[in-house]
Amino acid sequence: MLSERRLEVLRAIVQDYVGTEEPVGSKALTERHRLGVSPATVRNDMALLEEEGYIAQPHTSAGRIPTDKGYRLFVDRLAGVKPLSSPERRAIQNFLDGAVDLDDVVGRTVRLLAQLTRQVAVVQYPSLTRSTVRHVELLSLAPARLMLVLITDTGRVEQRLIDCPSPFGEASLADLRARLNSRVVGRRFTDVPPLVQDLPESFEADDRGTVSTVLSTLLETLVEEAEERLMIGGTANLTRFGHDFPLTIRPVLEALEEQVVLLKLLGEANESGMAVRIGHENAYEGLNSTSVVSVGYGSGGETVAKLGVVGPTRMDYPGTMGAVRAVARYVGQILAES
Amino acid sequence: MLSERRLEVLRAIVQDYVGTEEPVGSKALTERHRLGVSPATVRNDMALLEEEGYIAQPHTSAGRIPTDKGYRLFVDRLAGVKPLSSPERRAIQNFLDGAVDLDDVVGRTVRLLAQLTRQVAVVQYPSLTRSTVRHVELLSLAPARLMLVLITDTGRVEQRLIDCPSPFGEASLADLRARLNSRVVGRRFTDVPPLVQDLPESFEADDRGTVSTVLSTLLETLVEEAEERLMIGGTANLTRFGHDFPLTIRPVLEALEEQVVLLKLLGEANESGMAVRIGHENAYEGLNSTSVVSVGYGSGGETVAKLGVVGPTRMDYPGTMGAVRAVARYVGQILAES
DNA sequence: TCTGGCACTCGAACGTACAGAGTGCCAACG
DNA sequence: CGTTGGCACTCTGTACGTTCGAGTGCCAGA
Repeated sequence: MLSERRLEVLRAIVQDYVGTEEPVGSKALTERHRLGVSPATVRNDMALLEEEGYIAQPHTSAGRIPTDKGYRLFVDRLAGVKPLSSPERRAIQNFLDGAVDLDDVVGRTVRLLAQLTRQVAVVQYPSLTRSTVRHVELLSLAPARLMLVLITDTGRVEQRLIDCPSPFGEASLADLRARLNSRVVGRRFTDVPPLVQDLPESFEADDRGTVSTVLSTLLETLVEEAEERLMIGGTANLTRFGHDFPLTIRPVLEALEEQVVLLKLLGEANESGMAVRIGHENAYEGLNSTSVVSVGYGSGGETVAKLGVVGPTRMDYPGTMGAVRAVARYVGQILAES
Repeated sequence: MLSERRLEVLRAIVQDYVGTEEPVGSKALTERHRLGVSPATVRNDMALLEEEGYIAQPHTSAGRIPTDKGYRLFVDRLAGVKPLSSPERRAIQNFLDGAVDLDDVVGRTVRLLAQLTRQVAVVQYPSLTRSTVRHVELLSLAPARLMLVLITDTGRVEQRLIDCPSPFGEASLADLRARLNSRVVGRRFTDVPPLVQDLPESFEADDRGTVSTVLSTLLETLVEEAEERLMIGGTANLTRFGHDFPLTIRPVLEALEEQVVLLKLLGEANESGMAVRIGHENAYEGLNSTSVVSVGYGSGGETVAKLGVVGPTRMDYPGTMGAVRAVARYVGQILAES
């Protein structure tokens, strides 16, 4: 068990290291923080903290830097989430309010987040699996060619081309369109499949093939779109990473291009709260020297997608968490309004 | 005027420098290339080339490196476009053939280009201004709320919400939808405005406000979408840039996030051929130590958008140009087929 | 016009020395 | 027992001087 003061020492180390990016020694610590004890005492505490694995020395006779475990303790017990100032909040709201469509909302969010945290921002487009259907449209492009357009309540539009097994008349088309909409509009994507299962039966034999094709395309679209889209921004902030540059930055850039990796990272954000993955806690090894702060966002209590930032383990956790949470809230509001 | 041999020396310098990334001296040159003359002669030639501004020395008594002007001459007169090998061509075609929709085509293209050139790839989505309308759909979401969906022949879908000044009946809606489509389907975007100008007049007074709103939204969409979307990839290749890292890479990453800047860069690609902008020829100063190779692509002789790569001025121009041209061709083919 | 020779320059690499920051340990103190 | 001041030790980073080598410019001769 660590005494109160030892925790205080760890907190001071983390704060100083985050600020200076340099290993911090006992003397500097006592000067910068009012710990009320002498450097020698701090040295003893540091030796203990090191023994427990919370801090480490890059080399003998250098200062200490926090380990992943140290950051973890810091985040869990020593640091709160730093709320943004109210001018900041207003700025966020104003900036997001200017968005004209979904792409714009996501684009603005990613820029905002990158700017606030001075790190790399990642924003997932609102997920279709959680959304509901606003409208399904069927268009006839050619005698045996249809286009299926799916419109969601989050403002997303997906379209698919369909080659029909047999020509499909305008009347049947209108019929199918009407029936489809009456059954699925307002429904959640996950609820759709059983609702349309029996539709082909109510059509004439000639048309059943086409109806089935349309339905399977629709269901496919719902599933496929679980494979989400992402937007990232602020990669230029990577250049602030440190001195040991190319080695650190390269795998990060690679990871950022692997949407699958990013989605997994974001995916680890807990339903309710914020998730902070520190260094080696990230499964993807290219990101072993970075931390990921992510959180879900959505409108009206529903989490429709996630967003977060990727930065060095040596980051300002309270500030970053505050910014991420605030942005997530405001984006949720914007989505709810539109 | 530069003699044949001097040009040959310049070519050798460029090739060696691109290969080794190190200033190249007279002795090394004669060893690596069969110039048929001694190092002393080459030195004289180099002195002259330097006087003319084609090469420079980083410091006295170091080898020479090409200047932007030197690269320019190299590209214009000394180097051809290196065609890809036929296995490469097959690989490209196979890879692009697997694409399922427009997003996928662009995504694959950007990855392909980044991989082939080992540089940063930028691909513009097919432009709407050049495309034609495949279908316009109008949906009623609420009594006084419509959704406009625009579908293009390149497979893009755009949607806009419309708040009507007055309620709009289903009959009027169907009427407007039919008239709109009969007038604009198959037309180029730029041709649309005059074709729909007189539409409000043929509706009843009550509906004219709404019809006008719909039309202006439609025209707005066409124009707004001239503000194009981009996809970029291969940013990890920036880490191969050089030793003077952070200074070079930072402004490039920043530029890459400024879509406007990128669009301008691509925009400089000539209608017909390929454009190569070397170093300071780029208007944006963050890219002063990079070169941009760009070319238009499209289906059936029409240029619908552009693509290209951004890399260090010290790049393999013939190879890069070959890859860019080849990819552009195949993307054009794919678009023509779909 | 080309070539070989020669003196010169300058950066990169290496070794040494030194200062500074930080540590661990220990004895002493409240 | 926890805390403190003192002290010897161990590193890294920096500065400095030397050497080495690649490359140059110039010149005289073929």
